[in-house]
Amino acid sequence: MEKIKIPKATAKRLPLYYRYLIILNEEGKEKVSSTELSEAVQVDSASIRRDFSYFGALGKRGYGYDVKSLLSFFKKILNQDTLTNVALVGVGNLGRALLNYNFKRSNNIRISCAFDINQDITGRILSGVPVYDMSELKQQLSDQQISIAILTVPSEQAQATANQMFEAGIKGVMNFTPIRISAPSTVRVQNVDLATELQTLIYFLESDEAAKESNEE
Amino acid sequence: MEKIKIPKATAKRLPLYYRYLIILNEEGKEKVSSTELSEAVQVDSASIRRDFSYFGALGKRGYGYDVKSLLSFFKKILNQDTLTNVALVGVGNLGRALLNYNFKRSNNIRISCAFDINQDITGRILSGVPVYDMSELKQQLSDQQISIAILTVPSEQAQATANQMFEAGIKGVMNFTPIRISAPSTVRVQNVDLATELQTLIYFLESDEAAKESNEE
DNA sequence: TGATATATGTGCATGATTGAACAATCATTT
DNA sequence: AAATGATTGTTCAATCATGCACATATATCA
Repeated sequence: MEKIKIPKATAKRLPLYYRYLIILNEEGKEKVSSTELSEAVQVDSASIRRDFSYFGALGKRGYGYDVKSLLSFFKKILNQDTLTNVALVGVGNLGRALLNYNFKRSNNIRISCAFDINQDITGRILSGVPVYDMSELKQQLSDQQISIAILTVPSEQAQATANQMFEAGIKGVMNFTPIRISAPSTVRVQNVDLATELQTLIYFLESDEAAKESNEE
Repeated sequence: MEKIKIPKATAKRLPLYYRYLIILNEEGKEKVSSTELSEAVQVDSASIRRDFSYFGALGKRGYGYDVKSLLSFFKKILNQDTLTNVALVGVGNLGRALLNYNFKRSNNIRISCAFDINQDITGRILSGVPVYDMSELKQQLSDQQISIAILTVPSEQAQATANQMFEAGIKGVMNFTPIRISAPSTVRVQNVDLATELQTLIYFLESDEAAKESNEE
């Protein structure tokens, strides 16, 4: 349906725009300018206009963008009109936290099943989500037509578990383990590496500090 | 001390390299080539070599890189020789999970104090970390000389809480709320937006799918 | 010792991303 | 109806990041 080629950087910002549009709409705002949006999402206003323009002329010159129509447009683009079910693989500390995380409110995403090998929790329902044994992965994913999974197992089991997931037909993985898992080319992996991000932050702070000191000299 | 200008993209990869070097070292490997590393961290080997070269000639032609010396070099660069204490602000589901997350093992980072407004948990010790009331923020951060914090409060309180943190002298924030908080220019904010990342993954999958279908026509 | 294989460090060309600037266009006011 | 003001959509130049390709240097083996 969509034949438009969207730059990667733009695609990453779309959900961000979408969320702010929801907020604006709830506040009852009818129009919004790229400058206003720019302040809220902290993206240059020209970039916002260009991002939008990939989808056509969505705004009106001298006026701005109509919140409601922009919202409903992005709702379609981002497949927010239908609920997306995802699976959670690995119900440890982080997994449990994600079970309680409300992806649904502004994103229409729902964790509809979870998997683990711990007999103490399999067969139970945690935070409203049934937890199955890993042996049921293939069957459940197929039954529920789920192709996206969140991976939150210990690093040592990351690759082996991922392989099972690919076997079971998973096409997209949000990988919370620090391991860069290798995957078939048909599968997309998004890495969320908490320790690395924190360490990068620290590194930048140190170099900020160093730069400041050398300026003072 | 460091006068080297490192590209942002490189800086983001450093912790990744560092972690794999630790693993290699534990496995007892003595040397490693950029090609080998490339497979593990999934970064082009030429990029790895260039990343390393910003710090000088760390390798030997025809041989590769000495794991131990590379490791100790990066340990210094990344300030891994001293423990970095950080604070956690907001002890909800995600906050609790992070309290249990082991940043220390491969990153020498430790959450040494947490803050919340919930009287049921303030004054207690959770997962080995003392939880203080928000009113003690300034005092504790100053006493413990902490300048980095993880923000995991509900979105509605994100900006107000962040302001308190800046007031208390925080210089780096890892922001888990979906709100783009505004901060003084002296403060660095790293956003980790879980819902957005998941949604971006879904978006890419959809467009992959669309591309495949149009190829089949 | 000489030949061969290996792997670094880097020049270069290409592609992606960004922000400034501005003409084009629309809304609003007089 | 004309003038004014606002804001888009887009061109352009500059910056950043990537991966190829290869000269250069080192190790290894005959």
